[in-house]
Amino acid sequence: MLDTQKLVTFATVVRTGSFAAAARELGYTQPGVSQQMKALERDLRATLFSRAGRGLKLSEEGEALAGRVGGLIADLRAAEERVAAVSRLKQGRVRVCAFPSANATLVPAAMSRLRSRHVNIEIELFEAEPPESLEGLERGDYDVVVAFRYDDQPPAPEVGELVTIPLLDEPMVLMMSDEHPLARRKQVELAELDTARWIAGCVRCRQEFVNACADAGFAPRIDITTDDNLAVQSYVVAGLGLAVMPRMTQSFVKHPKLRAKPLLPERRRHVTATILRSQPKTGAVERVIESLLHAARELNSAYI
Amino acid sequence: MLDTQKLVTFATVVRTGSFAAAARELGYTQPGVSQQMKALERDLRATLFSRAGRGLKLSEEGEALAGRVGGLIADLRAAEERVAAVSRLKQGRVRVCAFPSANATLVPAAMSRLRSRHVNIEIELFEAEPPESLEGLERGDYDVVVAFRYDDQPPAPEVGELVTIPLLDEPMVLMMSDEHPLARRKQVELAELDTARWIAGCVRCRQEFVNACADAGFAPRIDITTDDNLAVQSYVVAGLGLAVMPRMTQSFVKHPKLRAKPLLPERRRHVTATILRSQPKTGAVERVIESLLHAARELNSAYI
DNA sequence: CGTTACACAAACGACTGCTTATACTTCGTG
DNA sequence: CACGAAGTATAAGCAGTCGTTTGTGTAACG
Repeated sequence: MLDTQKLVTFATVVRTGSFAAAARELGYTQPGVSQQMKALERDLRATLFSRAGRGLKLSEEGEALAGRVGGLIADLRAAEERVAAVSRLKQGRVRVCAFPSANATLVPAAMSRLRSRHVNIEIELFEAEPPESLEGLERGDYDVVVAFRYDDQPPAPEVGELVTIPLLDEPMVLMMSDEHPLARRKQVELAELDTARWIAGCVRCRQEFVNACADAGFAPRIDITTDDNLAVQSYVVAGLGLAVMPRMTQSFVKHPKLRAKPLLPERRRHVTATILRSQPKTGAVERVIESLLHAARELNSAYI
Repeated sequence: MLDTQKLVTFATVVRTGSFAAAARELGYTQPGVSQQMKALERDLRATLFSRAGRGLKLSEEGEALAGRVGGLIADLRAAEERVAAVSRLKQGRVRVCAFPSANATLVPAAMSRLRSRHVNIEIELFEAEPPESLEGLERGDYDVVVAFRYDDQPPAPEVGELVTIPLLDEPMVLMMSDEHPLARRKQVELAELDTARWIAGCVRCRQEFVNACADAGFAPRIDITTDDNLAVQSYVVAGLGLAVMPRMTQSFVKHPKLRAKPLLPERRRHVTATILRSQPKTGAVERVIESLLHAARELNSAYI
């Protein structure tokens, strides 16, 4: 049966293109690699290389194996990583990844609640936005991911390994300076603002905003794009433009001269917690989820 | 890094439930297995089992690994098998799997043509029907699969590894004894036969037939089901019922008292050759496909 | 309370697998 | 064209791995 050591060596040989280079990289000597590859060929009863004096070429069998070996090694590493993750979780160490504004509001609230009742749970915090954060979850980099999706994105992939738990739905709000002509209006339709200038947030938020404007029948003039929420508010207050942001972004920092109005037509951002289906029943993850749900309920009620 | 030998041993321990049983099955002694598992735990820095005197239980880490180890081993074996398949193909040995009636008509014609011009190609023939045959292709059991699908099945999965090459479309025919009241009619609508008694073929053919009747507005009374085409004809000639079969089935054996009429509304069976996308360019497979295409053309023209 | 079945520990031996040393081939270059 | 550089193959030596043997500890069962 194919053994992993030889597979790793083979992959390195394929990548570097020579036994000697692979040996240098792996910390073997050249004859060691040569013998390993010979043994691999003996195991498989196939010639993998055609030795052409200096430099070597993969045979067709070699190509066939080379095409798979990457995936095989990745799967082995992933299995190792899963076991390590379970060990961590059993020790009460949970890796949580959230997007920036959740890391400023929802997650700290949940963590403080968690800390007050489960002293034996240790949290490692990471910051990333979907879909990178969800890829990290599948790769085994995180145990819990706090992500979001907008109305017009597929409701819940729910495909494969991921389990999605809804945390809260927050409305998008229209932000403007208190000196803006529309600052006293109670309701503003997005379509009224087709000639306005805009400040946009992170890449996905910007895309969502462009979609909303398209639905309202215009293409927005976006002058400034930044993923710094404080900066967005500063620009808006300075009168450089309007912004459409999730409501949560003003719960942790709100400029005194900022005015926020409900966006019409209404659009919502759905904040979710996502875990792997194969999550073991260690309790630590469940407690984190429970705390997130509780914090989300409090955030929701504070704003309704 | 996880090495395969220990993984196989681990999988066997998990399956059998004890070190000793795994040792017996693998041809080791019990302490050998015990040491391997200890080494595996050391590699992973995790305890995989909770030793409970006699008999042992998997820890959560053990469960996590157990859930993946099967797939890992299967992937390793599959990679081995791919390399072996390439070796076989380079020696000109092609494994062809077809469904029964193709094995009686299309495949022999193609093989005889192939034999006459490429003496260095050796064919191994297998018989299976889709979807089993296609699963065998993905598993690496075959190199070329001759399969079929009916009109109402998804046109071509074309997903993942499989590449589908159309060979021929054959119409379904209505078979009856020459003494049947409708034997002199030139055309018969399926809907006219809602009270007839029926002989059905293989499982998928039977399903296709039931679907056809459902489209025509009735549920057929099927008295006999057999995947033996000769038997179907015999029952039909004996007056025990009618049958709807692909036309090809009467090209290799046709009872003299059998009458076949075009089925109305027309339904067709699509015969295809399927190979793996990652097929190496050995030529042998290409020649087999080419022969199958040629034989299919001849069969088509002989019947139009 | 002994028997049985199993896991664990230690000692031993064989074999695997890496290293060093050396020879051979090819390619590039002065 | 000859020589050096770079690469692979082979041989020999040596060490560590791995499986067996042998013996001990422990939990379940009659």
